[in-house]
Amino acid sequence: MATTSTSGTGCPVYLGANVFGDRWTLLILRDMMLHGRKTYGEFLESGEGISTNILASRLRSLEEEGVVWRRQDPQNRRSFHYGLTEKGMDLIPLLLEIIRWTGRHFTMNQARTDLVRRIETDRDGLVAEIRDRALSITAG
Amino acid sequence: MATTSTSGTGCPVYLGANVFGDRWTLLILRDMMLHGRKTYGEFLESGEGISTNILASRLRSLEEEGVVWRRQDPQNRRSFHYGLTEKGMDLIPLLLEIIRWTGRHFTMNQARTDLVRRIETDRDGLVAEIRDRALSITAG
DNA sequence: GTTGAGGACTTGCATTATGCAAGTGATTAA
DNA sequence: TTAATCACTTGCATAATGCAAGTCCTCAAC
Repeated sequence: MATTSTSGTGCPVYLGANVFGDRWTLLILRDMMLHGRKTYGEFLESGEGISTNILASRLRSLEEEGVVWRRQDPQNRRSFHYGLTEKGMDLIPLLLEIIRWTGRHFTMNQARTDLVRRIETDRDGLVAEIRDRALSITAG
Repeated sequence: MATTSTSGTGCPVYLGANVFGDRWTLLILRDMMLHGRKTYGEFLESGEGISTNILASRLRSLEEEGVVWRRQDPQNRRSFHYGLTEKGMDLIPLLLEIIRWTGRHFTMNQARTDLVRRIETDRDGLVAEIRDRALSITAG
């Protein structure tokens, strides 16, 4: 599945689809961006029930693509932290665009509706906020 | 407009991923949005080589989701035209966001680079332009 | 320092999705 | 009336996914 940048037609959509055109990958990125999750165990807990082997393979390919980094926790050496690289943080607008679209075409609860409104009225501010939170995880 | 969520947690990203979180689906949408393709045969010709059964199943589910419509060509009754619904056209910004991201993180040719610049400097104008072209297909 | 629990993964195997080649059925142009 | 188009199905081999269980550290408690 994971193809190199030389294969295909060189089409941007094709290249992008090879990186994040996968339901589980998008959900992992969502958990990093919006829910502050950072460890393998935390990603497993996300409501949708990703299985362990898939989670491992997706994290590995995201790391290989340079979208996320992985570091051993110095405080607890059996734990590893995952986080967004600059390339990964540059996907925040894309994720917000997904949420905006879904918000316009599906019904959802108040909290979600509020988030969609925020995306439509203050997209850049929200991107900056999410980015800052991600950076604080990098630093911690 | 508003569809109800049957599966998952109701998370917007999850819902969205179920509609377009698939490499072939994204490429079909790209062909509609950027290359003016509208028939089964034209989608098959796209460089990446989608197979016939997958193309059929993706077009069917996009139609079921209300993202694309399908009509028999009155001039040639064995041909069918596919096009973007309003819900589908509302995915144009998302597709452009994919292209923008890829443009920033992969190397690509001049034409693609120009498109990325256009996305960054005149996103709304470009969205309107693509939308108008899609509408003209609807009318034709 | 041994025991047990965490944490992050592998591995094996059944099920499902994909990819390829070939076939079908309804038009339509020759 | 025949041959070519067009939009698909169908059958089957291969690859990806999902589930349960197991492995290999590391850490905390006794």
